[in-house]
Amino acid sequence: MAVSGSAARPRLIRALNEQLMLDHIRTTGSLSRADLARISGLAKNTVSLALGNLERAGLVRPAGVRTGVPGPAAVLYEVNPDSGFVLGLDVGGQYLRGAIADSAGAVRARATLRARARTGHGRVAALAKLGADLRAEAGFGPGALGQTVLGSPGIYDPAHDTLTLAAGLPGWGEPAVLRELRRTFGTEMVLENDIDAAALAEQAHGHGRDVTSFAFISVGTGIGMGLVIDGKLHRGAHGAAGEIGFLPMDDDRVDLDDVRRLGGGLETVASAGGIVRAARLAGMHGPLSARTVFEAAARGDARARGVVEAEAVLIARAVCAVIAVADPHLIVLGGGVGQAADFLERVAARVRELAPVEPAMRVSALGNDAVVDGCLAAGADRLWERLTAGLAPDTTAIGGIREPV
Amino acid sequence: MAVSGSAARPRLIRALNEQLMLDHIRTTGSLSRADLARISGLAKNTVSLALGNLERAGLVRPAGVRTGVPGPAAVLYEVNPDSGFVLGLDVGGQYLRGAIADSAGAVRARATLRARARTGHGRVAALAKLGADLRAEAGFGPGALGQTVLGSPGIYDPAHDTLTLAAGLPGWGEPAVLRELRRTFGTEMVLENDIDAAALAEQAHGHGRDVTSFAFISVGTGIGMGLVIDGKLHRGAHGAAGEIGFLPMDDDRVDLDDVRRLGGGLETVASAGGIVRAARLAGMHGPLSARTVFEAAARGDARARGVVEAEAVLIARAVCAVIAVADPHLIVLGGGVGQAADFLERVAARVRELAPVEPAMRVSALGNDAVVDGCLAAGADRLWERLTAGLAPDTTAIGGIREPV
DNA sequence: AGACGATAGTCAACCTCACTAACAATCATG
DNA sequence: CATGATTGTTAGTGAGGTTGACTATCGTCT
Repeated sequence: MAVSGSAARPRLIRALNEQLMLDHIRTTGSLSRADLARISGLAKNTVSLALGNLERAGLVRPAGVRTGVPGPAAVLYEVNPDSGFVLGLDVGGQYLRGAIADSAGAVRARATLRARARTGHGRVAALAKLGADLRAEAGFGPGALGQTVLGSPGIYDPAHDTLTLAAGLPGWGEPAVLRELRRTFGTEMVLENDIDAAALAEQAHGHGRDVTSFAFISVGTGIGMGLVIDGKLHRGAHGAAGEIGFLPMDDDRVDLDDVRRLGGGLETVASAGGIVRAARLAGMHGPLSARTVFEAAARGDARARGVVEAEAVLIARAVCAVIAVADPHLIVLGGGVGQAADFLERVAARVRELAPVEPAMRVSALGNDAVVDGCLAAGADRLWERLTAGLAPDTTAIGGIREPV
Repeated sequence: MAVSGSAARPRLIRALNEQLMLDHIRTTGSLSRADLARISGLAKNTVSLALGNLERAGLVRPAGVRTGVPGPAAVLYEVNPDSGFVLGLDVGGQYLRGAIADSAGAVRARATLRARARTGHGRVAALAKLGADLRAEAGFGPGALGQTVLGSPGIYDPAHDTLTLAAGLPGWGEPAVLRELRRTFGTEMVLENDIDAAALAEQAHGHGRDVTSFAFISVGTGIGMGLVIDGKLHRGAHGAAGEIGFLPMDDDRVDLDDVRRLGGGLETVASAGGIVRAARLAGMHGPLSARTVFEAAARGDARARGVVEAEAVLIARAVCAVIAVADPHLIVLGGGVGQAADFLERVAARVRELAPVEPAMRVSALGNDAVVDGCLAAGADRLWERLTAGLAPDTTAIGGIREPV
């Protein structure tokens, strides 16, 4: 019912078709004019015209010829990788990671540092150095059009431009940090929740490739979720979608004082710290971590097995909550605990008892660079939006914005 | 990255602009050619052409002239209300409700019946009669293009074309019922979960009008939610999104045997039945209902107040779960319990203690016909899609479907 | 080796669509 | 009653895509 866009002019056709050519080339790698004509259904000369524009705009370039078939050699076109770059950064409590990719999607450099800084300012400085090193290594000068995406714990609220709940990174929520980041990486820098970024990586390279909706649930030091709906990451009205660490869960395995002190949310009872606490309550001693508890359970320690089983029940409840609210096609479990051996099966068994429907469940196959890769994926989309914005009178008008005259 | 659509032809421009004219007329009521030219920015003659097509297609019609200003009388155009109709039906345990609207959105007839039938077949027959009566009253013959939307409890899974979990309507989940419904109302009939339909009504006429995302949570005989994200109702992969009656909740206010017998979900403990059970456990006697318990609490009965307070805590937890997963802009409380006096405030107070962010919360202002009105709203969209489908080569191609050659 | 068929890319004529500009017709108002 | 504002139409122009013909090129078959 809502009036969706603004008037369509003949120009729009050209813009759409150029975008279409570009999309085809991006997904396929390299194509000739004739290929594009066949795929798109457009006339050959139309394709030639459009491709000429794209080449003149620096977005595509010739990439050799294809022979071996009858007829003249076909000139292949590919995305011009130098038209821009994407810098993905992951700021965690223990490590800083980063990678840089060109606009064709190829990763040109990658790095991991131990996080030494303990202040917001220090972290920004370390990230700035990491970013600069990566740019230099990848060969992008200071003039290149770039998009930076920073994966970080916490909730970024775009409406108020604030970062909150970044536990584990002291000083990281200061407004000064955001200002400093913008100064360092440009106004086009984007913040992404780290788990959300991992979900985007899962969508780009992992189990989320062939479904339109899925939930990536990470259980480790903290607990969080990235929710992809209709192929789009759902961030929520305040950026808090997926903060399932706050799922209300009163559980009897920690004593009530603890619950009151730490908050009754899922993260308190079910994160790595919660597992250790539960293990101690169950009578386990010595230096414990979530990993050692799981290892003890695997060795047959009865107390540890009880703790692991209880953990599975908690996560199963969280999964059920996600299903009951959003019903995604697929649940992907990630994080140190989520990726532990046999854990998925335990969770899935409980889910089957509780949930109204049974979604597919998988263990994430991504590793330490998931957040960085997700940032690259998100940044690539944004970069291409900016690169193609100049092409035409606002193709997004159809999506519902407006057309600048 | 995905190749979104198919090639754009000049035709598409016309299609988009005709759609734009139509949208403007639908939202505004009636407009002249000159008005449309001003609003849209298109040239006057372009508007004339497009409007001519729309009129020839029977979608708009002249609706008098406007005088009083200098110049010739402007011919106003309005949506042709006879171009189609929408039949909205609500099948509940106690009542059958229905209404019929023309394609301009005007409700032409409305009716409510007590549900007498106790079998699937009987209910279909009653609905068929209700629908036929409404059509006759509204003056739509058997040939008119129509869209029927049936709001029903339960989960409709479009992938398998099955209706499940329709508790309270014995026999309603039979495949034969679906077949019979299709035979009666045509293949274009659509099933919508009743709470989802109420959410759509809230979006069309209620508090959901000016937000892009909100959750309509209904607490009454049952518990359910309709989740609107990005302006679109989110049904989920299996149609189970919003089934928050299945939120895992072990609560100490009902004894464990009950929980085991009835299932531990939110619906068991927090629906009207759960309230009565809790009231009895608290020591209240006599013929009880959720309503009488709430009335007793309002009169100051301590036991009843305890029950109401516990209910508020349960619903607050559900709200927190919704926020933690989806973080909508707004939470709307509906249903007999949800709309009870002062209940929202109690819930909101608890939510503030638990949730990571605080969404706005409102009590639904809609009444008994919410489901029917939601079905009409949903049906109107579908009807217009079908009406305008003939106009042009598939305007939705841009949204990502395809273009039939 | 040479003929043949398939393919790549371009050119010219035509169709659709929107825009500009001019124009006739109409109505309120001073 | 003259003037100005406004509606709606007509003719000409430019952008964009399409069809069909045409040239040039390459592999393959005879």
